[in-house]
Amino acid sequence: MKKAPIQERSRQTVDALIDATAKTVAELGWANTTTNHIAERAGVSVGSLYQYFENREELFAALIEREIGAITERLDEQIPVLIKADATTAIRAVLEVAFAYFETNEKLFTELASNWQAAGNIAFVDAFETYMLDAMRTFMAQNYAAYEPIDLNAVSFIMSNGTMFVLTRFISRKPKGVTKESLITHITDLYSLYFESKARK
Amino acid sequence: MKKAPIQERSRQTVDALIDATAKTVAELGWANTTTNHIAERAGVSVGSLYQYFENREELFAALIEREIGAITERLDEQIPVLIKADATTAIRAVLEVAFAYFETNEKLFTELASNWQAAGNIAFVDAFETYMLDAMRTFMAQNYAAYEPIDLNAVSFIMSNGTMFVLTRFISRKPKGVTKESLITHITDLYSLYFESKARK
Amino acid sequence: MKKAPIQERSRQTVDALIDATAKTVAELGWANTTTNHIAERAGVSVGSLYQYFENREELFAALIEREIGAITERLDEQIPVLIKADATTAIRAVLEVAFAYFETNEKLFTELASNWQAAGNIAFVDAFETYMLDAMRTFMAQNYAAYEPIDLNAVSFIMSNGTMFVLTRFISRKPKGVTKESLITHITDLYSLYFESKARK
Amino acid sequence: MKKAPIQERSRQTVDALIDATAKTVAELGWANTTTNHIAERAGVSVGSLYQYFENREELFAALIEREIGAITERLDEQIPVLIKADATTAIRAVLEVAFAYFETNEKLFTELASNWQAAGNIAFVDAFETYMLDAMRTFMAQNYAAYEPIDLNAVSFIMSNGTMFVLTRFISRKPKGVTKESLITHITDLYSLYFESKARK
DNA sequence: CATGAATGAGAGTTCATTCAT
DNA sequence: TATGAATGAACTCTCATTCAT
Repeated sequence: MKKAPIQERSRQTVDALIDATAKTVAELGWANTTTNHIAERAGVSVGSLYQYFENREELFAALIEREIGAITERLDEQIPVLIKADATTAIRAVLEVAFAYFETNEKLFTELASNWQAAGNIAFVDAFETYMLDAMRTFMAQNYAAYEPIDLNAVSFIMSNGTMFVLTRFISRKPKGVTKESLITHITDLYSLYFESKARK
Repeated sequence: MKKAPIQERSRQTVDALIDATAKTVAELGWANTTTNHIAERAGVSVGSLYQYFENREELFAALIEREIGAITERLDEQIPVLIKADATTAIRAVLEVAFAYFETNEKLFTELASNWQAAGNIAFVDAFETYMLDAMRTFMAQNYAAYEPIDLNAVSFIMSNGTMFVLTRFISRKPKGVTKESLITHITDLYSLYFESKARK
Repeated sequence: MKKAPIQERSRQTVDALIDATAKTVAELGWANTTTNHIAERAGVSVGSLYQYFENREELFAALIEREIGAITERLDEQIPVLIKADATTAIRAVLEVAFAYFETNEKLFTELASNWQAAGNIAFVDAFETYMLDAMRTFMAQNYAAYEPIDLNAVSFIMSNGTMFVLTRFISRKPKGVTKESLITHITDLYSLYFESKARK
Repeated sequence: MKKAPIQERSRQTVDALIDATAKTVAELGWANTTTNHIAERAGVSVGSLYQYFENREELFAALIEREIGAITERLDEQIPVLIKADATTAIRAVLEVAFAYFETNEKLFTELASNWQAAGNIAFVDAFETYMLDAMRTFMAQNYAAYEPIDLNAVSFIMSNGTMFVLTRFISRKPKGVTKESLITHITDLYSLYFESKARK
């Protein structure tokens, strides 16, 4: 961020801008979201926008940062439960949290996922991938006294990216013949069968 | 497309335009690809471009159509082999075909994947999903005399979308700690374990 | 220039744009001259402006090029006369040509002179300095069979730049107590005394 | 200036602002110098800047005032010497003082000269021209008991403006084939020959 | 059919200036 | 008096699209 907000008033402006960005992106898509649009919606002038964000892209990064923070928080809440659960329960729980969060703002997350590549150079995307990797590692250690040595880096990359895009794509496309319930069930099934088979006897 | 090219010369112009689009998209990304640029690169005037394409989006659709056609063709070539193979072999073969194709033009496919959602209303994307579903159905019928009744719609949706984004994301991000080989191996492992477990004894 | 005008229509547009630039610069000064302003005055769209000029600066360069071309042409007309004249006559003639030209558009030339430094990286400014140097060299060779070896590079630099700024400054400031006639007389006097004294006996 | 700084603290603020202006102008040019930038560099808020300066232009005027004051001071130091010297010595001395001063901050003076016209309505520029006129008048009176009645107004105007722009242009353009030493020598030569020839025997 | 000059709304961004705190 | 957040008009430049030639 260009300038760290010093006064309380600034903090509010920054929040209003990110809020406005989220709403406008959900409505029109990132490509059609203009800085004037955002500023107007936030109830501030464009000038203020540029006081806190170097450019349009930085707003997008800030929005992603906020959303990753929010979803990470929700996942964190589940940890005490998940740590003691079996794979099926744990995976389903994570999927449900993710699904529920995505459903709070389908349009927005569809857009975020679409621009995920573009946002690839944003540190927080990496942070999220690291977060998922750690979670998986912890889970494996807790639940399988011994397991076949698989490449957790790869598995985590496959599962977190794969799931994320499947979910957003499901939400945005609403494909005929596939229900939310069956989606969750089959992803859970797919992943838990994998983990179970890797557990050494 | 606005007007089906009947004459030979038209066919060439249209091809040149799609080629130019592919090259420019690979270089600059779809968002930075302008119609003037494409026309210039194709060696025709903008006016001509609009003779064959209603608007900018249609060019993108045509490009996706071409690429889906190409990858489908490559997959079709493998069918005689895959149909007789076990799950592991078949899945790995498909992954390798996909990977190889993506690698022919990393930049382009990264861009296409990024704009997959935007292209969602294009018939050919649906066509591809249907193609994958059919392939999977055929494979199951051929290989497992009996299998637990799973929802193939959902499984196909999960696997084709999940894989596709994992691959493009891998190619565009080149994440540390994950190699191409390990990616293929683990995806194959994940999916084939699933199919095997579903096969009734 | 960005794109060489191919059709006749383009040529007219480019001319209209440079004309409009000259008028606007004379009225408002270069700093206050906007591209939209120029385009409007030229009776074309801003888009057209940017079809022929990479950016705002290039328009300024084109204007300077045109004016240097024009004044050079006028000076060229005088050459047959000047070559045979004595120093006093020759210098006064050049000054009068320059003065007359500057007076055709006082405001414009004042502005051009003001931005002479900024325009310093424009090839045509150098070209003009070279032109003056050549003229002076030719004159010396023609008129003084022998003269003390002075550094014509330096003398030319001093006289052309000095004169130019004195003239434009006179025109723009109209200082009390100094008339145009006395200015011409004294510059002529200053320079011709110098040359005469350098002629070897 | 909006408000004459009475207290010591104010004086310091004003000085800091002018200093900051000088540095920023030297670095970026007057056109790219923003009030926010200046204030930040001066270590005060923009609000404070506007407490002491009505607007952006006034800052520029204040800077010119300061520099003219400084160079005038340096010239004043030379007067006892110059008054007794011959034309050649006196002129060379003045040129060397001017050159030396310009060289203390080439970028800044190049910028000041560029905006000299723009600053034309500033009283101090006139003051400087008057100063030069007086100096010349005094010198003539002291050195030439009798001299041809030339128009000192015009001559002074020609020499001070001409010299000033030649020097700044030399410093900013560093033209090939012209050295500082030859520049000083030839200007001295040009002017002193003139004065000598005007002295009545 | 092809051309390419022309369009112009609208994008991102800047910055002198104000004023509530 | 000092601060610095807020303003918003205005700027440069872009590009999908049209249409006279």
